[in-house]
Amino acid sequence: DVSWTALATAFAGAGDAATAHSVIDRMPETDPIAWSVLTQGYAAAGDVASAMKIFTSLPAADLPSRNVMIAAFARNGDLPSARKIFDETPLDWRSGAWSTIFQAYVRSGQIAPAKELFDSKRELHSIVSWTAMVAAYARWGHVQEATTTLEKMPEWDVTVWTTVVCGLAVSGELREARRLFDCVREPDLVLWTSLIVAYARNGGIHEAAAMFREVRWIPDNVLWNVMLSGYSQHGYHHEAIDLFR
RNA sequence: GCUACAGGCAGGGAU
Repeated sequence: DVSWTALATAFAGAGDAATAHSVIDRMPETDPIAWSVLTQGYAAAGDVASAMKIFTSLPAADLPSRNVMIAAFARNGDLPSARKIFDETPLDWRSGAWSTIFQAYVRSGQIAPAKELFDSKRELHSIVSWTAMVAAYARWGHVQEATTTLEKMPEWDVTVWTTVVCGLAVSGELREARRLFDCVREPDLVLWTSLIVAYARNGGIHEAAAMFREVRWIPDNVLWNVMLSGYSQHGYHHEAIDLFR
């Protein structure tokens, strides 16, 4: 019944999976969606074990609950369990779970399975999955793959460039970060800030400062924070204080 | 935007 399910959803959404569970136990008829919601409730509350218990008891798990379980395991770092659910979903449903598991591989730096998944589903590629693939390469220091993949992308937006610049900043590839930044005609503040971070983290505090000066009239929290912490982490305490003069 | 459309998922900057 819809209103019972709605009630259970409300409890689950409020993080109270136990109460949601008791609501469902009192429902006059069992509703597959209600159980699915409960799975999600436990997963959202971080109780992956309880979620999995209910999930496995479902006669036929639907796509949203599969997605939730995959996401929950992924957050847990339990990629094998996530992958198992993915592999058990019928082929024609997999597109829904595809991006979830793909992102999980990307986030945890498992390049090989990410690439395998990426290559296996060309028809599912969007700017989002392209971005994630490039970001993964950049982030883990595979500069060559990052740039060739970037070149293959059918379209670009500021987010791609920002992601890849950030990834390169983490892996210490300052030169390449700069080169790619220079390819962008109209960098926005987020991208601009990312390159400042790249410099600040990789021994280029003066370049970072120069870039900051050009935009210091913009009252942006992150921008200022980046410069401030960049200075203080390298012992430039006077410069940090002078920012506010 | 994606989805099997009550419920789910979804790429960008410091902590």
